[in-house]
Amino acid sequence: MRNRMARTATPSAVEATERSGRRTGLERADIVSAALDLVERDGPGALTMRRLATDLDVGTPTIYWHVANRDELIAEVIRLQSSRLAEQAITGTTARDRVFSAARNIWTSSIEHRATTSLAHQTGTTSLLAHHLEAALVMELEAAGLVGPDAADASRAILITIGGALVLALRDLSASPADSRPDALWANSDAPIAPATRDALRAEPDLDALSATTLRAVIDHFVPA
Amino acid sequence: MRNRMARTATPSAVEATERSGRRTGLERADIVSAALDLVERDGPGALTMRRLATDLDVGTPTIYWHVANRDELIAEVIRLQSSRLAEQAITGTTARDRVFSAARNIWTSSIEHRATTSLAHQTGTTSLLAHHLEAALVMELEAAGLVGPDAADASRAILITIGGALVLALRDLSASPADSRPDALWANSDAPIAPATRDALRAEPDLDALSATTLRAVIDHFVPA
DNA sequence: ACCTGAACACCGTTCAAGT
DNA sequence: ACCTGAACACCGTTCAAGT
Repeated sequence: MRNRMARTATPSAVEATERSGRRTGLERADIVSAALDLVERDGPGALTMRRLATDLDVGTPTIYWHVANRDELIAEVIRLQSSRLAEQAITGTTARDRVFSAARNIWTSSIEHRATTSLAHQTGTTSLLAHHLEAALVMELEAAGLVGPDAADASRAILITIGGALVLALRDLSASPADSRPDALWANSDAPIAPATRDALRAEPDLDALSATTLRAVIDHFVPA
Repeated sequence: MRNRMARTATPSAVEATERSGRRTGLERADIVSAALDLVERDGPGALTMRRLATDLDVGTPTIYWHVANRDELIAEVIRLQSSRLAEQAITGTTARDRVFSAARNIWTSSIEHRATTSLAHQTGTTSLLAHHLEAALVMELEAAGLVGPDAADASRAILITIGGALVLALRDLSASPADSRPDALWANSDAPIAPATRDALRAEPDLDALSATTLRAVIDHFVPA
């Protein structure tokens, strides 16, 4: 109800609503955007077909008329979020700085929309989510003089670095038992490690900074100055 | 049945079996190792409480007497696998080579046991799985002259690189719709990218090689020669 | 102390039936 | 063409009841 009213009434939707109240005027795009809202609001675990149907004021099987199954829906959700991330400014004057800037855009937008990023991560669609920003990255790599396999390798190495940092940044420590968390692991480890190192390993890492310096190192290696 | 017979009969287990056939002699360790077998055999998705109970010839609720819940069970499974991975030879003479060797041990064992790695990955327990091998890595970093935050940062940067490559290596492309796969994404992209680069991006990456060279770059940056 | 059947509250998905 | 109630085959988890 709420949603049916809120949606911009296309002519066909109005006509349908007038006709009998049977047609909801629901379209594929409505489902996908409601799903994205749901994920951003309540996390990736909230995206169930039943909850989504409730949000849309519709019976659960209705969704299956517009979308083949949950996997396809998720792909559409990630695709939508990917397109929203498409345009981001790239700064810097040197080739390496501009590549770094393009890479950082992927990192920051992934962190900003962590719920959607986690969803992509869980479903193995990270490359879909990052695709537009990755294309921008590849363009900077070509501008830096890399083509073909060299450009592909560099972009993948950069993606690997970002993705790896995201794995650490997005994991939910509260989900795992207390004695399985890194803190406890290093506290109880009997490995011959210097106390200072052990303390550093127990502390929460500054992943934003660490991801940036690792990124610099990788870019310096793959991109000619 | 099969499992009850195969298990080494501890005195108490024999006693219990003789008593009535009611006691199964099931122990926590049996459950955990059966769970690991199940994952390695049929993949992470196969680890359900019901399937596990069937494998053990036991009612489903029995598992909850030995283990608090599924999350705790998974943590134990990962912990067991982690301990099996504990001892691995490190080769090389220079500090950097030995660090690289320790890092490579994490990569190769993760790939070899990809089902368990995926499970850890899905549940955010990667650091638990890698812990022993990570400790070995840290020891090599200290031998290379790094202590405290420097050692922690280096080990985390290395873990990030490995983890990121694993994300790409372990994702199941067959799960996502055809037009969401990287191949199709780059084929249909309207970004101004050189044909040679586009082709390279469409091709399946050699992640084993790429992970190794990225690892070298990161190690060279963090570990003094 | 250890184990179970039955039940609860969820899933994704299908399908005959409605308009 | 579009939508639904009811059902199927799964989940994780709980709990009273058994030995």
